[in-house]
Amino acid sequence: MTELRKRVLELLWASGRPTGAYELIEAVTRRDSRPVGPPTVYRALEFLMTQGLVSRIESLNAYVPCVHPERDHDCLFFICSRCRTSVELDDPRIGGLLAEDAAVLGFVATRRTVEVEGMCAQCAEVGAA
Amino acid sequence: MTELRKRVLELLWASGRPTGAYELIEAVTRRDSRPVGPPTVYRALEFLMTQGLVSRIESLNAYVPCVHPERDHDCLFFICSRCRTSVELDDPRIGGLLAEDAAVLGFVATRRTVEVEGMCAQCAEVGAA
DNA sequence: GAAGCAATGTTATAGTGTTGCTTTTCCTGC
DNA sequence: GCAGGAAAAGCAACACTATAACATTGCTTC
Repeated sequence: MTELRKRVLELLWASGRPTGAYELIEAVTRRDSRPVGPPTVYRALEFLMTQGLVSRIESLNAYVPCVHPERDHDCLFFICSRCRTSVELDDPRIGGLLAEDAAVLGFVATRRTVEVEGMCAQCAEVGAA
Repeated sequence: MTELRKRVLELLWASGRPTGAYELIEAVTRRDSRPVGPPTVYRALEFLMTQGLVSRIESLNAYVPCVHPERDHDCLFFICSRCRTSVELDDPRIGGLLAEDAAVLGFVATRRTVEVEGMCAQCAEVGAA
């Protein structure tokens, strides 16, 4: 874990919501008071993802820190399209069903993406988007 | 359903695998022997998606025709990273679990993305990627 | 201190998607 | 037939996302 990687992870945690790569590039640039290029941040993100510290939300082209890095979690995300937050959930049953379906197809799974878009409880209370 | 939209859908079916928007732009351009811009194809895709005739595969930035347009299906995809094909499956149990989890969170879901990457049966037989 | 290696820096470019506005098409009612 | 209007498509420019290719740094090992 290098300085740069730590910084990217910290900024992700500080953001509190799924954050785009270019937003991170700006944030790192500001914080370090020197320009960082896209490959620098993308490489840090890639590393953090291989370590299970960060997940990519495909439907947003954005990145979030993982809540339970220790566990081999299922990366199940609920994404609020109003307040732009996301909640990570760990429901092993989903993985089980997907494994079952994969087995029927003879499919060898290596990665799962499960994302649900909608409105979180708070936003749903306040009113429609 | 206009000519253009029909053409895009036909090309998607003809492709036989998840197809990128710019690939479709080229294909339409070739077939019609005149240049078509990105917005044209993106709008057609958007229409086809609202009609349930096409789904977007987020992890590939690609589009596929839906197998069961009539049903309000769950858009569960198994994507082979070797031969680049994808299989659409309809497993209502997944949607059920996701609805259950959403309910616990008070989350109002509007859209689901469930994608599994790996190797299809044929490719797994042949050997590692 | 030179070789080797992992990480990062730098520049340029590829790939994906959208905005804003104009033009065309097609339908509808007169 | 033909004005009016709405939906669709054309078009140019641009914004956002990601990677390729190559140079540099800094540390380790011999």
